[in-house]
Amino acid sequence: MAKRAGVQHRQTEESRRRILEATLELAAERGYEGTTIALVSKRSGLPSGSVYHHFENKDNLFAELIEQSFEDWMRRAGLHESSPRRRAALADFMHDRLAADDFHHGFWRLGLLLSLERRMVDSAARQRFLAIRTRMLDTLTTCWEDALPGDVLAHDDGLARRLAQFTMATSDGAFIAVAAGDEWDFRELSCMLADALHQHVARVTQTVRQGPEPA
Amino acid sequence: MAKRAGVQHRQTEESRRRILEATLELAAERGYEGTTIALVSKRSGLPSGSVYHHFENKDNLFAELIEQSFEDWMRRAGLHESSPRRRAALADFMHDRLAADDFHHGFWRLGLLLSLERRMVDSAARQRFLAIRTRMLDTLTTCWEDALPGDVLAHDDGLARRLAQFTMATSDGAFIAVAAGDEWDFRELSCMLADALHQHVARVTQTVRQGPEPA
DNA sequence: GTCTATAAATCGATAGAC
DNA sequence: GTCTATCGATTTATAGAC
Repeated sequence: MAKRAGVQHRQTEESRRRILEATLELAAERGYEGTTIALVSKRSGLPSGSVYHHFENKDNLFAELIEQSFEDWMRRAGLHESSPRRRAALADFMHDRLAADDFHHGFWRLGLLLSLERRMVDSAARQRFLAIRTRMLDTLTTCWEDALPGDVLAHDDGLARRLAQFTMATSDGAFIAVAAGDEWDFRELSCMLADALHQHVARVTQTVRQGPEPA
Repeated sequence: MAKRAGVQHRQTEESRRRILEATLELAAERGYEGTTIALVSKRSGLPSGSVYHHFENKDNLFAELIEQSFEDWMRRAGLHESSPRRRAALADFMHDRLAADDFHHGFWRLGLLLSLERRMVDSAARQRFLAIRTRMLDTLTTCWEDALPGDVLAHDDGLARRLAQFTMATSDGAFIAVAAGDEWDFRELSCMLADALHQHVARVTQTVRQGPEPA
């Protein structure tokens, strides 16, 4: 609360940072349940009492971790939600999203774990992650809306969202494949996704403009 | 071991079944860590001592659960790995896989959880699931090999496997989307995947037969 | 095979000296 | 803010009566 002394304030920030860092490492390795306060205390070098001084409880610790990690990731990836019309090629988007180490080792794995566990429905950490996920889906939808021809959009206003859902699903699925130990050629598969969706959009566009093909 | 008495044998089978059933329900709700022996005991109606009589330990209980659930699911879905050339339309495959309730509530959620948690790498349950997953990937690859024209296969012998990886990734991603609470129109999205991959294959086929298009 | 009782370890969280 | 010590609940797993 009181930030009279700059030194104390800096120490607080540093302690918080160390705790969050330790929690992120452990959570990526062991999930929510597997990350105990005792382990966080051990890895961060601070006693468990300090953890509860900086964070209300375990759930709150994870919620703040997800928020912080997301902002860090956005910053490091050079992404800003307000950045105008960032429309990288889809293959590049997928490749970046899948191949980046700091993404793999970061909070997304934890988020997927929280998403899958029904018992966590009331958890603040899970809700925080789902909110972030929704924002990313909206951003992806906007990307697709920019990419689609106007007449196609007008003909089927749900298409952009479905393409966005599809892109995210494939990305999440690829993440799981890596976690499961499958061997993936990211570049090859990113290109395949990009081409498949491109061809699909081309066919839909053709259908809209020429009317349905004669069966 | 001894199966002298049919009654005792039947009682053993029944107890095992009840324990596995209770574990599956709990695991789908609460994941691996969240499913405690005490809860299994409570829901199955048998004391915890019985659980340890029928199963060596918690990990072993989960490993047998995954094996059993997979066989049940295969049976109920009418699938047999030996069934000759089962080549349903891809859209149907995706739709069946995604929309079936007994699949959602079954062991796949647990398997994905086990896949994502690195701490479980040495777990027998996780390894059992990954083995099943590999078999499904092989089956999917065979499906694609049957579906692809011979000359395309000869030109790129990795294509069928990549298409299989892609199909499974999208399926897993869709599973996560449902778990995350996204609203999905399965029929719509299954058709989109089917068409996108169909168009992709068509383009690859054309390229193989005509040589690369003039840039 | 079923069930009670409990061991041994660990969990999240708190109190209070410093 | 840091840290020790610990509470009460819960965990996996076992011992042994029935």
